[in-house]
Amino acid sequence: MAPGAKSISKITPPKGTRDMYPEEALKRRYLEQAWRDASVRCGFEEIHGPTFETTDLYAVKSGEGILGELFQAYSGKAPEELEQVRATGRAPYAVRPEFTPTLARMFAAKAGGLPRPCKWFTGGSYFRAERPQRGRLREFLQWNVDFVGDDGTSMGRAVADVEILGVAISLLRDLGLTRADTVVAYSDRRMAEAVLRHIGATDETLPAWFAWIDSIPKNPAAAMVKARELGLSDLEVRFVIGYFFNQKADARVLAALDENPTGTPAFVKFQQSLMMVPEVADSIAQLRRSADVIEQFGLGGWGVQHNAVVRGLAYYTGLVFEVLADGERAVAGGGRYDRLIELMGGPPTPAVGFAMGDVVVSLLLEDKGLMPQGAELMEAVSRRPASVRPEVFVVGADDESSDALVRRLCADLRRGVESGAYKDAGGRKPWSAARHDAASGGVRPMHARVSYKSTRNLKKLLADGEKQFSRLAAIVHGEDRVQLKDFDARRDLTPKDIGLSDTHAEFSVDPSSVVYVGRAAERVLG
RNA sequence: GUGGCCGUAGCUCAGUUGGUUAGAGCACCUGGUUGUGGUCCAGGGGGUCGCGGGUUCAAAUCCCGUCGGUCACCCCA
Repeated sequence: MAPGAKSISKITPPKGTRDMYPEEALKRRYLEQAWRDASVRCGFEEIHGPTFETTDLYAVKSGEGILGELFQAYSGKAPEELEQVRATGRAPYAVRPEFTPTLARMFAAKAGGLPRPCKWFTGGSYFRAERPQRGRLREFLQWNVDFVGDDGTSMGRAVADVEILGVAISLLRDLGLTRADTVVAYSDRRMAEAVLRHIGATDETLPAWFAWIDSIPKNPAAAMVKARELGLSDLEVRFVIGYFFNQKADARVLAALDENPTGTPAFVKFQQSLMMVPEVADSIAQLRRSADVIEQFGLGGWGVQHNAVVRGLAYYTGLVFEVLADGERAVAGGGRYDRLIELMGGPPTPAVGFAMGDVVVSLLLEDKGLMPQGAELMEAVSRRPASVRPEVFVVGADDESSDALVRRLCADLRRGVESGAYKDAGGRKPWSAARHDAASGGVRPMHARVSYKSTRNLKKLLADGEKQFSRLAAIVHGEDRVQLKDFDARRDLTPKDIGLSDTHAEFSVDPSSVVYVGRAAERVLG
């Protein structure tokens, strides 16, 4: 050892980092594979950006808040860099604290040549120079999923929103989490904004009010004090709390008030007056539409509207949601950010997305006994990954009445069918190979896509599927009238061809049917 | 940046009115036994009690400082 050199055994890892020995590395792979599989099956494509960016990229959007928690860097190759650090306190580069600015930059750079929508996901390490605590470290993994460039119609937005919610829910389900473990709480920023404006919030005070609402559940008593500082009157506090925290789960928040405001005549009147506000009525209609689409995707019961979810960030413009679990920080969070890409210098592009860190979800899995160990862990990470090539492209044959059916089938294909054997066993070992075992009625989850084109022209829809290199197409005419087409072989398949049934002429969208499209596709694709 | 709790063997931890060579379980090593594999028996290695200073005849134990960890606040991308 060189004189004066420090023994490496004395050098501790930097605060908030983790060493991953083989067991931890495998657990990391388990989670990363779950992320990738869920995204891929839902038709998202993997991208990657650099792990450090110019500091300016983060300064544009984030402002003061984030800059204080950036790990900054300079190359050491140019003396003026050091000069800059000394003069401005800001290095030319920063290690990424989040992905969204990179996403916006990447999208803007090639916006003209990119298809719409772009459904992208990415996973990797992120860094924030904050004080570590439960569920929060300085280096962590994060999964980002974004739906960029929906068509901007009410229905297009709702579908994009629900696809994003749907990936998050797929992942929870894949990991074996249930509605008893987590809830996907969603709301609409525009509704919240309209309500607060109705009470008297302005452009200047709005962000502070959102931050205030965001802080209430953590410490209701302190929030009451803070309300005074914000200059809110007693009545305003009651209205806000009554409106945003009217769900059962918020008993603790309501308890911080001397009486529950929701039943009072003043509050009822306030609620009625809200319905007269066009923005409120609009956003409620949009939420209702989303709820319908959630049902079409078969996700009913997972999503719960929860007005108090507003998220602290300034840039959200519509749907906002969080995956919540008892006793933990938010497992994931996200929302719609229709102005952000434009703000970062790109073309005006609506977008919605979310992020999930590995720290909280890992704690949750460990607590619930849902993290495999030993041989099971090894087997779990050795399983076949989701097919990157789209397996089934689902299109509607006729008018829009089939749209709901198309979405339902697509969602069902992505979900797969759990086997009888798995369910009989109690279903708490989601990594088990028997989960979708065909021998006892299971169907494996598949990579299924739909077209986002507005055309009803079947020829164009099928061309879209072929352009995306889908292996099969499912053409939905009705519940029990589905055609299956093999793009590679350029021919139609029948239940008889693939040995599913001699008596049926067409396939079915019903997962319990012997001629279920998923069963057929699995037969063809293996 | 602020505050609470913690820091004794590789791991999980005992060990306070301060008092002789600092302990247990697990793990590890050696030998034996069981007609070679998660059995049993015997033995063994291993600790600057986070680090530095102070009080004391005497400090793992009390005081101050410091470093590290953890939890909460702040903040949430």
